[in-house]
Amino acid sequence: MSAKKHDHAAVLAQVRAQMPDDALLCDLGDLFKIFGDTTRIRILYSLFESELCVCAIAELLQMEQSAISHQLKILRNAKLVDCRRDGKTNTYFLADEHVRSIIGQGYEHLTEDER
Amino acid sequence: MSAKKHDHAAVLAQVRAQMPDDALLCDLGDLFKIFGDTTRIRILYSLFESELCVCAIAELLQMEQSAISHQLKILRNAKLVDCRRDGKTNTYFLADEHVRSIIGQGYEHLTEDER
DNA sequence: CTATCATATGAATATAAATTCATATGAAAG
DNA sequence: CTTTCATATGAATTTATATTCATATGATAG
Repeated sequence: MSAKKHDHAAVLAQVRAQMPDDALLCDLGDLFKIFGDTTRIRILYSLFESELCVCAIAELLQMEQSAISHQLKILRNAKLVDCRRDGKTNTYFLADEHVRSIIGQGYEHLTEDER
Repeated sequence: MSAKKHDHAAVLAQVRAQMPDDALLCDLGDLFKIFGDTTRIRILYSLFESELCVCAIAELLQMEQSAISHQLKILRNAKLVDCRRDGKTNTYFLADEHVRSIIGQGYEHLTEDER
């Protein structure tokens, strides 16, 4: 006389209790989505070494300036990079040390599993 | 008599020297792409607390079993989760402690910036 | 002011990725 | 073996996202 199908009420209650609310989970997804693109990863990695202007990044990545600008905007909105006007050029730099640690953790996951 | 436009040869050489190769950057992007989806983030968070079978996850997230299975496959391919047969059910669990740390870093970035 | 360099941005297009639907597989029970 | 529960999967559809193209803005030099 137990449950008809498969019952998980007990575990689910426990799991629900510690789940962050949907808004936060959504924000987390949105944040990682930003790291989930090769172009943006390459931009961020470039800025690990030095601050750079837009055309330098475009030259480095061999991509159109427009494409880079679009991606930089996304990175700026997420507060992962910031920029400063230097005359005609716009110099971009990392805005948050978490960028390094997040990418670092991803790097570890990849390299440790390549055994 | 300097360069015609804007010259960044020096910095770019330095930046190029420490850039990982494209394959790794691509893999990094692919890895973070997996975290960049609310459904997958919610699945991973659920598994923080307890291992769960597919139908439990579907019930928890109020989504179709099929959608969950598709996402679990992606998580499995990335070696972020693993599973074990328990009779008719399939029990999923976290396969890698990096999952916690990667999500944790993202969480910190979000909450510290909400000042 | 006008021309030029550096960057940003809107619209259009191309591409990818999530969800659904229908159905297949697989295990256990009767 | 047949039915049922649990899960997986392929195809189709929808939705999101990256890049390109054309153009606008903004600053400096002449």
